[in-house]
Amino acid sequence: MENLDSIGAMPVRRDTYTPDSLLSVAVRVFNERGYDGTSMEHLSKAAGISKSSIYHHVRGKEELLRRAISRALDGLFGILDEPGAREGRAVERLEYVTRRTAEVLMAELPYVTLLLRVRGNTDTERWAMARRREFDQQVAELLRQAAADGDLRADVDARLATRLLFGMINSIVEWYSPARAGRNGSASSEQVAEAVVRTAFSGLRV
Amino acid sequence: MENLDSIGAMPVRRDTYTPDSLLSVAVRVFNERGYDGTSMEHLSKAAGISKSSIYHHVRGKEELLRRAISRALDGLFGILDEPGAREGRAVERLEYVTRRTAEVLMAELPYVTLLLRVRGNTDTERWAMARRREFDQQVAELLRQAAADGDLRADVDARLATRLLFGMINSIVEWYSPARAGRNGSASSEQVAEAVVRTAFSGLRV
DNA sequence: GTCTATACCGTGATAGAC
DNA sequence: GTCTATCACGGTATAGAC
Repeated sequence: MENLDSIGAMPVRRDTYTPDSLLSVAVRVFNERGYDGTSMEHLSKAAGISKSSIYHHVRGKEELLRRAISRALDGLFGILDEPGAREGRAVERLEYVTRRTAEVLMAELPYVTLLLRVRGNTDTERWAMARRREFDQQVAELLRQAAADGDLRADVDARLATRLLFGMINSIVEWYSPARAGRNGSASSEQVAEAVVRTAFSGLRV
Repeated sequence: MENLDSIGAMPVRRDTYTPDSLLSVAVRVFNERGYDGTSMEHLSKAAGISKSSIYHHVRGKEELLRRAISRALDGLFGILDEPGAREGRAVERLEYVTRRTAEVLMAELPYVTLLLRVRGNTDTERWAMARRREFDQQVAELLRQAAADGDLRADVDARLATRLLFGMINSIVEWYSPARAGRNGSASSEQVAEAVVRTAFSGLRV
């Protein structure tokens, strides 16, 4: 019952491929079919080159996943080095990181989506999960500080709050589309990030 | 680089198998390895029977997925028939459905997890996504009513708010463990549901 | 840098004995 | 209801010509 005519197979012809340009095609197909559900045949059809040619650019399927995830992680960890994440009151830094994480997620959507879908079956996936956990834990520490400052409600456990916060942010990958963003009443990435911050920190109720 | 010795391969021996008892094993392995990443060989090892024997109980791998997802959907739609979801002010019904959805998700964790991870590559997966969308839209309608009543903040779009709400609820499947729940400082399912309601409706900030 | 051809293995599923 | 044996296919990856 496989649907072989999906948009994922739409060829993107070019004269030559570099590892990077091949990566963008692969990431798109990975996101449409799932990493495990994507074969080298799928990738070759989507890229418009033969299976063998792909091996000229990368060592294999797993390297493409690793490159994609690496890019996502670079974007996320970059946030923690920004002044807004390092200076000021903890609750304000937390709000800044929340907003920026949402923004980076949308800017690097297909890459972060792959990172978030990793299950841990291979070494690459376990490495990705470990790195992502490092990021989460740095934000969790920020949240604990904000709670200790008395700026966050005390009746929700900090660990739980961190998970729910990331749950909300990360869920953006399930529906956000850069193509639709800011058109026909669809929210722009700034509007989405603002909605996330408002909902997470102030709640839906008036 | 596959890790074949994962917990997913731990055999669960029994004298006979029914479609239902086989289902619980399959659902566990699907969640550990991903549906696409699970082979009939994996399932047979985990169940302690041969590959062929599985086909005596079910038509194939996809039927196991369909049965699992069906159970998840039954649980979710059941919520909408409960009095708390049908009587009273819209915002109170929305809060009730939020709490109950979180609770059902945790009670039927492995089944709902499979539903939420579906990507749409097969007929079964597309059916699952369509049914899930129906559920989401009924909740979205509830949220629109609550917003029209003036009980929800007007500066977050209703469609966006629904997505963020579900994002927070559904993210529970990423970390909740029934085995740990209520032990060693880990939150019970009621506590998690309460935290979700508080965070979503009142926000993290004091 | 791309191709065709192919090696080799794991896949879902079936046949048929017990 | 379970098994062993096997099928046809598609999987990742490689060899070697152009």
